[in-house]
Amino acid sequence: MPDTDGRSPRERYRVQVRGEIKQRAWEQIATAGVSALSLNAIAKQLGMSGPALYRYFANRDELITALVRDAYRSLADTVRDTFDNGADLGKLAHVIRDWAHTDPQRYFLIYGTPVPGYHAPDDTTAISNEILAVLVEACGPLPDEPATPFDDHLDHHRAWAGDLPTTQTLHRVLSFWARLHGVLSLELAGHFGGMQFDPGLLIDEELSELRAQ
Amino acid sequence: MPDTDGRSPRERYRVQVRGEIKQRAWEQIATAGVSALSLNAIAKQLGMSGPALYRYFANRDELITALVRDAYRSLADTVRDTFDNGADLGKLAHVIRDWAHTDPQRYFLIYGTPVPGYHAPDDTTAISNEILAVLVEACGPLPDEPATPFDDHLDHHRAWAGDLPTTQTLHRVLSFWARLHGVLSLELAGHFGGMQFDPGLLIDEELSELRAQ
DNA sequence: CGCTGTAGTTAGACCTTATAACCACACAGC
DNA sequence: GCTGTGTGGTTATAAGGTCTAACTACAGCG
Repeated sequence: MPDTDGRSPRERYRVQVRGEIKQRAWEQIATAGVSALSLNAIAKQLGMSGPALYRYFANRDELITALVRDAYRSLADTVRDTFDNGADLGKLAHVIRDWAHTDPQRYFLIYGTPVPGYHAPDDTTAISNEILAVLVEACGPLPDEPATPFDDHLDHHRAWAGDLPTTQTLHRVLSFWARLHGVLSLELAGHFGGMQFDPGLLIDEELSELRAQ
Repeated sequence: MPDTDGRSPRERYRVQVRGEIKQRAWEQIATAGVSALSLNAIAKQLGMSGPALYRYFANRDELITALVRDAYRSLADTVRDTFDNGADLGKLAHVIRDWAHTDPQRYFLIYGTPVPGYHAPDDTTAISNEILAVLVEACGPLPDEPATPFDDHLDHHRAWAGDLPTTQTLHRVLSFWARLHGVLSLELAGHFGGMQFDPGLLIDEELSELRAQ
């Protein structure tokens, strides 16, 4: 996955090993969650002894940050590609849901419980904005005038969004994001356990009410 | 908070110390998250040496489970009391939001990233159902006929809900829960960081669209 | 071909959870 | 009121975690 065409052989090897480390890390996270991620165990799985791994990642946090970055990148690429193939918001929601289902802990690494005091590096928030930008595009054009009380409020607090999307568009993107995340995270966390309905259909309905607004 | 009127003095002392342990645990969780919770540190804060704490909680998981139970209990009582004082769904949403804001990590202990393989004990899921039951009451009466595609689906998968609430009511509770959790968890996790709007107003609008449905 | 820096090693400090073995005293029952 | 038991506390210890330090050996560059 990472570009393995580094200039020097050393560089290439380095990228290769970093990739293998992240691979094992993902396996651990998928089966036991990020809190159970053990650098020691990863090193031994790769046939090297504990501290050798610190040549590749300065510490546990740096490894996790790299994983967060890759997760964001993967989701952003998935969303971008899907939209470029002509998908609308409804299709995007299901692609995001499928992406989350392939590795729920990867989804929660991005959208789950935050670590107090941890500040995400700028490049990951930039990728997050990429995703939002695609959603804005996918919303298509909406009228320019605020139409609801929250539209009015948002119209006065939209410096973060630039001038291009209309306030109604921003509102719709926020609702889309929140409703999808609401159902999806409850579903993945098992809070619908025992209830036999299909969360995918609930998402459809939540979003259809969005579009019919 | 816990009933300190145990029969024997030993019993009372035990409840007292367990309470102090949980108190310190909450402080640690609030400032550093549940993954940083250290039984050793708690014991030393209470002036006793490490393993003494295992007289009160068999292991780390049991302490965390007790905290989860208390969190559920606190939220359920809050919701119940608020509703009994005449609140509607909109008011309930803001009370839940306020409850979450007083200790975001307590909210995430319930609704945040799940630990793979961890199965919540029955009594906590029972408390969770208490909360849903209040929400069903707060929804008030709704027509008996399914009105949307998801209503139809839900109508065939509602064995978990018993006979009393109508399918439309269940649908509305699920939407309320998902929309509130969607905005609230994104807000608490800092995903609206940089955006200057008031998430409380977004919740209002999400729920007003719900009621106008 | 030789120098340099990188990747690996082991040793160890310091933390964690958790168990085992032991001590002392508070309480319950007589 | 005395005594036996169990509870709450201790220290020691195992096993495992992160991470640093010191050292070795070799790959690749000039």
